[in-house]
Amino acid sequence: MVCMTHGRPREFDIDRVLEAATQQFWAIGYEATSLQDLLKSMSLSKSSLYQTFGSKHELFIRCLEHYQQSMVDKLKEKLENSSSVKQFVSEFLEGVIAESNNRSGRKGCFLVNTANELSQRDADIGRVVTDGTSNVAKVFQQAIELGIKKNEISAKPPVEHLVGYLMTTISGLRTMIKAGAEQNTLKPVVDLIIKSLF
Amino acid sequence: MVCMTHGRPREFDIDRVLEAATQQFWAIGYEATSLQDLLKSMSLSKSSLYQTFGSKHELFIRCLEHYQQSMVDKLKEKLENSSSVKQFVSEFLEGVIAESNNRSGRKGCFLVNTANELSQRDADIGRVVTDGTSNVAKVFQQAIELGIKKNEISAKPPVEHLVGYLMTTISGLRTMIKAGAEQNTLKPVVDLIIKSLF
DNA sequence: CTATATATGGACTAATTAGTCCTAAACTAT
DNA sequence: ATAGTTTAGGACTAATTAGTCCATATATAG
Repeated sequence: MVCMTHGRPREFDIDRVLEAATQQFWAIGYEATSLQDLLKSMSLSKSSLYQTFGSKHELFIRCLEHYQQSMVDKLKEKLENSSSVKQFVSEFLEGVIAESNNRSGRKGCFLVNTANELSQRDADIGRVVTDGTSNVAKVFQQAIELGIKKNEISAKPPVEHLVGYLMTTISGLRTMIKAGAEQNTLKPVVDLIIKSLF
Repeated sequence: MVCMTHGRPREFDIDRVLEAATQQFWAIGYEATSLQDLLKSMSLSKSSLYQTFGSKHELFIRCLEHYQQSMVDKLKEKLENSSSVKQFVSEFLEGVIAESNNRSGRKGCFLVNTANELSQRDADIGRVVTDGTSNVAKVFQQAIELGIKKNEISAKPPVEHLVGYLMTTISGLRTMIKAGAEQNTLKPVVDLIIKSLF
């Protein structure tokens, strides 16, 4: 399928079109995204899309993995560049609820959206979502372990419990945003979450 | 549209078919539910459906309102029959995560699902979701106010903040369930939430 | 009996869906 | 030049979609 020794070279950048497709799926979901939408946003011909990605379904899974990987990378980088774990978590949560100000749509988290739309109906996608969620959780687990080591965290329960709690509240904030909650409702909630952890 | 003075009486019970449609939409969402699915689960002819409800879209909104109303009613009843506010909230949260044991699918909350699927794309539905969420929040507000009056609640922030926090964690739990989280992950989270409130 | 309102079911439309296939051009390495 | 590969675009399929319409039958109230 991909032999670059001979023949006309691929004119598009796989990562670029994958990113475009991700934005599209992320914005309106799997079912609501038509092939036409994809071709347009990826600037690809139908032939190229099918030759490169096989099907809408496979493309979607590629997008999910792409998103998850880049999310984890960004998180790790931010964690490394934070002066404290509290700052890391606070800034992340503030970033999440900042989206409620975004007048051009509230896209939420692609993983969370997909969990809601498809996890229960599509086993393959369900696995990717579960894996992705677990990878994100691992980063927060590292963060919390670091926080405990640095004596930043007052809460005493087992690390895994705190990670579950954090993942839960993040998902919750994202859903509240989609349901129409505003900044002034959510900011106090973020403060409560931070207070219960640190 | 509905004048019962003359004519053949309606043979089906509106509430019954509405409940059936609600179950269908709830189980797999708006887009994924086809008219055929609806006709089958409602045991209605296409003609009757369109004459009674106008369109798939209007029917969906009726279902949302139906669900929301019965949810609020049930909540109020449970609140009245609870010996303590802590018991009320605990039992509700335990009930939410009990769904993760349900082998026949994790349907979540119809309102939360719809917030995720459609709130950002459909203004009419967005309004119903926002209203519904606010009605549910009102019940929890009553509960928390009662808890404060009865000296059950240790947390001191304003009531609205606590309500927002509770709504957020509930939505979060529901999403975690859809993402594949299990009982043993979520039970400690529920305990943390309860502990941070009472 | 008549007017009114409902019931069923099938035919039908117009659009859209994902996906296949084919042709013809364009590009590269040998 | 040739073989190998990708490009674009359009024709096409088969299925499905929401929704309309019509004919026919049935039940009720006055």
